[in-house]
Amino acid sequence: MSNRLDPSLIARLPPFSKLDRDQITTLLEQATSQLYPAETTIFSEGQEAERFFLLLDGHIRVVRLTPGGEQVIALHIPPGQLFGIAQAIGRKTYPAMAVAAEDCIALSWPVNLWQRFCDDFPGFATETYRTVGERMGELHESILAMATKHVEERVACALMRLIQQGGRKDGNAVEISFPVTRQNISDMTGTTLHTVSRLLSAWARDGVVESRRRHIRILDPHRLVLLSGA
DNA sequence: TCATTAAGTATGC
DNA sequence: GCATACTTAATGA
Repeated sequence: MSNRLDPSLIARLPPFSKLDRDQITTLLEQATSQLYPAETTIFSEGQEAERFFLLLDGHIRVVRLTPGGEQVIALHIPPGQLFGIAQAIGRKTYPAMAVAAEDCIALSWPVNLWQRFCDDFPGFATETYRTVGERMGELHESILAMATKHVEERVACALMRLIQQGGRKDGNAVEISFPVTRQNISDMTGTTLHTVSRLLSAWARDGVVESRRRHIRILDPHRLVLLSGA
């Protein structure tokens, strides 16, 4: 695959921002670029971690399955971030499933390059550990919310997490820049799509949100914060 | 305060 | 026109 990728694609991204032109070129030469259509599973939980990924465009859902076969959405990965980085947490298998929430473009490298990236590229290791730390914080937040908050507050929190990582500002309003269904939100919050639907309808009547199919816009972010019980 | 059931409308390939 | 997304009401834990 002699794919010619533009260095400017990744030069500004945190894991690579401290690298010079040559280093970035080397890095891109070893990468595979691929399109993952919406709803594609990129890798599954427990699968041998053969590659690690950098998301260039789109959003990824990180999903875990319960023993009962129900899915729980742990978090979302925004463009510009690494994912599938089992090595960073000392694992040889992926800890969760990664699904393309919309059409996604990602670079990937074989795992045997991971250590070399850490050794050779200044800032790569520290930046990846920073994002790992951030994701842990996010997980802790939702665990706490699950344990202590009522459904309405949890759904409001979930919306806030969505706009935090996939929000596109539009004046006072913020809209979630990738497709989200009520089922998705219920999978984030441990409730049913019916409850999510009722809440969104009620909030729409109050002018807090506005939603089309697979598309949500928050008209009044401040009131959402209040609803989240924060 | 919620899940569940059930029965409906809307939307988009 | 069929599957998928979404809405709403009723019932009961």
